Order: sequence, then C-alpha cells, then structure tokens
Amino acid sequence: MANDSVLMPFKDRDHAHQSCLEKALDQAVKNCESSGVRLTPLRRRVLELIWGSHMPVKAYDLLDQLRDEKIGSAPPTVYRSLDFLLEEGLIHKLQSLNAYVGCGEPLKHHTSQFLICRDCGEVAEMDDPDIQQVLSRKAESLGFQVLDKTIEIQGLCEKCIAG
Amino acid sequence: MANDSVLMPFKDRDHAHQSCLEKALDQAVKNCESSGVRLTPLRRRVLELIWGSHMPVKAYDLLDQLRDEKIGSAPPTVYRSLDFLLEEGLIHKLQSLNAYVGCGEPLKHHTSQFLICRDCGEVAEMDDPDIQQVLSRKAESLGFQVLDKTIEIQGLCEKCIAG
DNA sequence: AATGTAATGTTATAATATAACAAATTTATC
DNA sequence: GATAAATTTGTTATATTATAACATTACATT
Ligand SMILES: [Zn+2]
Ligand SMILES: [Zn+2]
Ligand SMILES: [Zn+2]
Ligand SMILES: [Zn+2]
Repeated sequence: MANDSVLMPFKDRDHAHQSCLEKALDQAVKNCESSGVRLTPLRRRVLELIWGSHMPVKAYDLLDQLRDEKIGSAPPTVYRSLDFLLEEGLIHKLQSLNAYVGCGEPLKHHTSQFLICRDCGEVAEMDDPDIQQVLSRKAESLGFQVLDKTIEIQGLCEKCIAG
Repeated sequence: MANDSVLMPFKDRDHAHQSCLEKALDQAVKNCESSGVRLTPLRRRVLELIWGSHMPVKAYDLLDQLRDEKIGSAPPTVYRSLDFLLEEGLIHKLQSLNAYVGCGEPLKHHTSQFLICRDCGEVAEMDDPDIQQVLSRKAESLGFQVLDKTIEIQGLCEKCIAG
C-alpha cells in the first residue's frame, strides 16, 4: 500500500525531530521568497515554536513562550503571525481543538485530513485523493460548490493502541 | 441517484418549516423517553430555538433569546442544555463555526457530514456510507482507531449558485 | 532624506466556554 | 406523606479564544 497520501505520519517519540524542524523552516523560506512575502523574525519564530513538536499548539501557549523570550507580548502579535502562516499554507488550524500544527507539505497549498490521537496528542496529516474524491463527488451530486473542507478524525494512533 | 444519505437537505426559504420543528420535537420526546432522560422545559425550549431555522445557532444568541423570555440567564444555563442535547444526539456542533444545528435523524446516534453554505448560511446534513467507508478504511490502513469524526464542507449551495 | 507601505506594539474588548458552589426541583425510599 | 438522595437549575466568577482600533516602528521606493 503506497501511502504518498500521508504528508506527515505519526512519529516515534525518539525520531530525529531536528530534521523535521529544519526542513519545515527551509521550505518556509523558499515558499515565502517565491511568494514575495516576508518571513520576519517574529513569524519565523512562531513557526519554529509550532514545529517544536508534532502536537497541535494553542495560540496562548505560543504567546506565553514569546513573552518569555521578550518577543511580542499581546494576543494580536501571535494571531497576526498565525494568520500569516495560515495564508501562506505553512500551518493548519485544527478546528476541533482550536490549535495549530505545521503543514507537512507547505510547497503547495492544499486541504488536508487530520488524524488526532487522543492519547498521545500527536497529529498525522494526509491529503488522500480517495477521500477528496468521494467528498467532491458527493458535494457535486448535490449541486454544492466546495470552497473549503474541515476533516478531522479523532481516535487512537497505532502506538497508543499497542500500549 | 438515491440520496438516503442526506438526512437534512438544503431547504427552500418558503418550505413548511413548522413541520420540521414539530417532527424534531416529537422525535426528541420519544428519544428521551426511550433513553430514560428528562427533556425539561428549559432543554426543550433550547431545542426549539435551535430548530428555529436550518441555520447554525450560536450559544450566546440562544442565551439572549432565553433572557428575553426570562428563562435562564447565564452561560451555564445554555451550555448545559447544549451538552445535554449533544449527548442525546438531538443536535450537532459545527466546529468550524462554533455553532449548533438540530440533528436531522436523532433516532439513532451517528456521525454526520455537513455542507455549510457561506452565502445563505444554511446547513445540510448527510450520513453518507461512501464517505464513512473511505475514511474508516484509510484510518484502519494506518492502524488508527476512529473515535469521532469532524467533517464540514464549506461552500455554496445550489440555490445560492443559481443566484 | 522624504514618502508610502507593511509590520509590530499597545490597549481595550468581544466571543466562546467552564469551574465552583448554592438553591430548587424531582425521584426514590422509608 | 415525610425524608433522603439525586438531578437540574441558578448564580457568581473566571478561563479561554479571538478581534478592533489606533499608535509606533521598520522597511521599501523614490
Ligand atoms: Zn519530527
Ligand atoms: Zn497516540
Ligand atoms: Zn425546515
Ligand atoms: Zn446557500
């Protein structure tokens, strides 16, 4: 079973996360250069903080961390950065958690489907053509024009089931 | 194409909504009787207010209406009723809107997929086996145990496209 | 350097939701 | 029916998530 559709799988706790972080930042730099937008130090730092793990991060937790570092200080600081990163497709918002995760494939804009583990809190990101197709077909058959999709599956990841 | 999977389609503005409301309340009474739980006047009224239309309703709008009627008065009043109605499967929460809609098929608990029109604000509810299956299969192929699904498609309904 | 635009700072407030405890109501038991 | 237990609702306070409005700073263009 080819799983190209999994953009960001569940990760082992001891995986080399530094490379996830570096890859994400490299891609963000490229992405912003080619879009002609500015990945300022603040925006870059917010992205780094979000990529601190594969768990969704809350806006006010980001704010606390920024305050510790004497960067920014008020909600608009972090929400503006989040808006920027969302618009550039560098992060996603999980509507069912009011939290944010780094995008596993930021080079092209796309919609995703998320698997959210209720035990370990990690998130996996997919962009599965079969899922997209069945939803698109269904909407089309009802004369509905799709503009955006929110698809978030909550449950238990393989490792947490294994115990 | 048989569309049993559509539990609550988009409705014409001039449809006989009274019958939607009565059906929903009748089913709620039956549902609660068979579950041995109490559909108190407050809970019943909140359900009625939610069924005032096919548009999602916000918690604080419900609270304002209850205050006008001198029923309840504080956030916990409405949130408790919402929790009750959610647990009984009589309403659903739309995570992408922080708003609530009546369930189109409350006699059995189920997950749904929602189509949300950004123009008219109406919501259609589906429980489509093809959608459920493709998601379940995908999750299963990744060793993920599904506990809950959030599937909300935003776009334009047929009538709004027609203009 | 002067000007215009974009980004960030700052203060205040809006919108959504829950905690904790008291009072009232309903149900169960004697 | 009186009493006790459990459920529901009331009440006050607070937590959490997000935006509005306007001032200041940094950057880019001329
Ligand atoms: Zn990693
Ligand atoms: Zn897990
Ligand atoms: Zn109706
Ligand atoms: Zn519409």
